[in-house]
Amino acid sequence: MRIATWNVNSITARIPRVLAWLESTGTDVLCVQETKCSAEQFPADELRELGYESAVHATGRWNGVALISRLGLEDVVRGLPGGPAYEGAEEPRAISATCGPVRVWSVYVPNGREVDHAHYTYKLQWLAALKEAAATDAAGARPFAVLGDFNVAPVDEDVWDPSLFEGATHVTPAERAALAALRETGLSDVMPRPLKYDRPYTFWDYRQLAFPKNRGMRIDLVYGNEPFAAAVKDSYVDREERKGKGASDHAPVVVDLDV
DNA sequence: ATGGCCTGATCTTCAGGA
Repeated sequence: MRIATWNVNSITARIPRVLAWLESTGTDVLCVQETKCSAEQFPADELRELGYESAVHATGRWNGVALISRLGLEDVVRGLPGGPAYEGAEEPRAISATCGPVRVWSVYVPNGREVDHAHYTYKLQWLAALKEAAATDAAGARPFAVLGDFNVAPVDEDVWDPSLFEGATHVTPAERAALAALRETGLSDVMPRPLKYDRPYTFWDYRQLAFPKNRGMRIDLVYGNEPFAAAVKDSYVDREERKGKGASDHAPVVVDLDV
C-alpha cells in the first residue's frame, strides 16, 4: 500500500492538484494538514468520485487536518486526547483512524512562532500530549504511524542553513527533545529519499526563490512503530509537486509499505 | 525550465505561516 502525508496549505485552493496527484501516484491513504476550511467546506464529494473516503477535523480558516483513504476509515478519533488548548480553544490539529491494516495519525503540530511566545510553550505541551496519546499504539503489534507537519527539523542537516535559525523555533533543543521522547515510545523516523540534491527537504518558503535555490527544511515526518518500519519498502519526497503555479509550500512525503 | 509569497477573512489590509 502507498501512504503519504502532505501539508496542502488550503485543501480548497489545492483540490485540483490533490485529485490529480492521488490519481497519478495511486496513493491509498493521504494524511492532510492545513485544510484551512470548515468541515462543511471540505471537498469530500470530489474525493468520493475518485473512490476515496474522507475524515475531517477542521473548524475554519486556520489549521485543520484530514484523512483521505480508499482502504477504509474505521475508528476515527478527532482531536488529540489530552491535548492542550491555546487561548482557550482546542485547535483542530490531529485526527486518527484505521485504514486497512494500518493505524495512522495525521498531525499538524503548532508552529510556536517565537521561542519566548506562548505559542511555543503550547507547542511543547502539544508534543508531550501526542507522546502520551500515541504510546499504546506505538508499542503495539499493529503497523502504526504518526504522519504530518511536525514543525520541527530533527537535526541541523534538516535545515538549509542552520546558522540562520539560531534562536529560532523548529530547531531548539527542547523541540528536538520532544521528538526524541516521542520516538522513545517505539517510533522511528522513516527517512525519505530526496528526488534531487542530498537532503530530503519537505518545505520551501514561497518567498525569495527558496525552492529553486533549494533553501528548504525537513519538517514533514513519518514516525512509524516497529511493525510499520519493518514493512517500509520505499519512501521519498515528491518534490515535483512543489513546482509550478498553484503549489503548496510543502511537498508530499510518500511511503510504500508491504503489508 | 524550478523563478522575487500565499491563503482566507477581519476583504484593498491583515494575521499566520516557518
